Amino acid sequence: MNIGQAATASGVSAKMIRYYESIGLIPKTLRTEAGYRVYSDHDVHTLRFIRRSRDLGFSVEQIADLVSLWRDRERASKDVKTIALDHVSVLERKIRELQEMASTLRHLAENCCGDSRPHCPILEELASDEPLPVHTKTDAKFGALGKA
Amino acid sequence: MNIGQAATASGVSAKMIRYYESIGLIPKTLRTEAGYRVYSDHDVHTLRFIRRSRDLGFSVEQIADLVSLWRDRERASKDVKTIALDHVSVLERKIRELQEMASTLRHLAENCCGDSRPHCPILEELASDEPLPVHTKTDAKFGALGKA
DNA sequence: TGTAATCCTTCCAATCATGGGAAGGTCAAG
DNA sequence: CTTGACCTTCCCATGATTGGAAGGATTACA
Repeated sequence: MNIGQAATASGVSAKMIRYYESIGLIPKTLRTEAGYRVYSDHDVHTLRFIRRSRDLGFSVEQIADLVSLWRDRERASKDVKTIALDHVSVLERKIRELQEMASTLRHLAENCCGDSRPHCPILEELASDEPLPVHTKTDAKFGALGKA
Repeated sequence: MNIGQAATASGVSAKMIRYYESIGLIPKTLRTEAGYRVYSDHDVHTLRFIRRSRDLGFSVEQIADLVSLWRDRERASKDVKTIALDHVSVLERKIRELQEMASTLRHLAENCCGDSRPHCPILEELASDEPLPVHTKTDAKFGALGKA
């Protein structure tokens, strides 16, 4: 199987397959005499594992760990779970940040009549010296992303 | 005011101030004879506007639009509101994507006992050929993160 | 006055995962 | 034997930001 077929079968683009090989996430494949990379069904299976991990937002570094745990039949499921739950925490933090932004912006936009007149509370708020009003329901004290 | 003081006063790093100047987001400043950039309070005000916009997740491109609307006393508030609400949509889409990932992962992790034995549903699922089970629709919903 | 510390300048590089494209070699079908 | 679809490597771009090196300017202090 050439790289294009492996790409189609796995859902990982040929570009990314070469990239993953270059950074050592997947081993170097066999080559034909002409230098074409050759892939087996097993390789495609690994690529699909990688793609599914990416779909869940894991970084390439974490995927390297997951792949090595996957290959290790002596692994402790605890190690996998730790990686997964650490990632969930990261996702949840990002979600909270984005929710805070969206919520603040929605409230600013609500107070802007959005017509042809120039008066605009959104701009006023951006130009203000006061801290941005945060409108999350629960926890509002995570400070925006700036570093004070 | 030198760039370092402007950075401290605005919350935008000196590096980023130079970058914003290089891409044209802010105009080129006056320089001392030695070539040092000189900033006024007004410049700092603009930089703070930019930082607050960044804190809300606006891209530099959008910020350029916001700054130019801010400067334009003839603007229509509609134009500002459109930018803001478009951005809210983008934020909401990202939030949903991340929620889906987190939700799926939490469910996978729940079924992993996380001990020293090798059996692990997380890896099994990543290695499976079936579509990843998404848990947003059934039980997790969008509000599941509210408490987390 | 000397000197050391702290600023400032520009330029280059790296991040992270991905795509685009050029230049050139290979393969299969007509 | 040509054409078109594939493959190869290499370089570049993204977005926002940080890091650092090399070198000049300013400031502080003895």
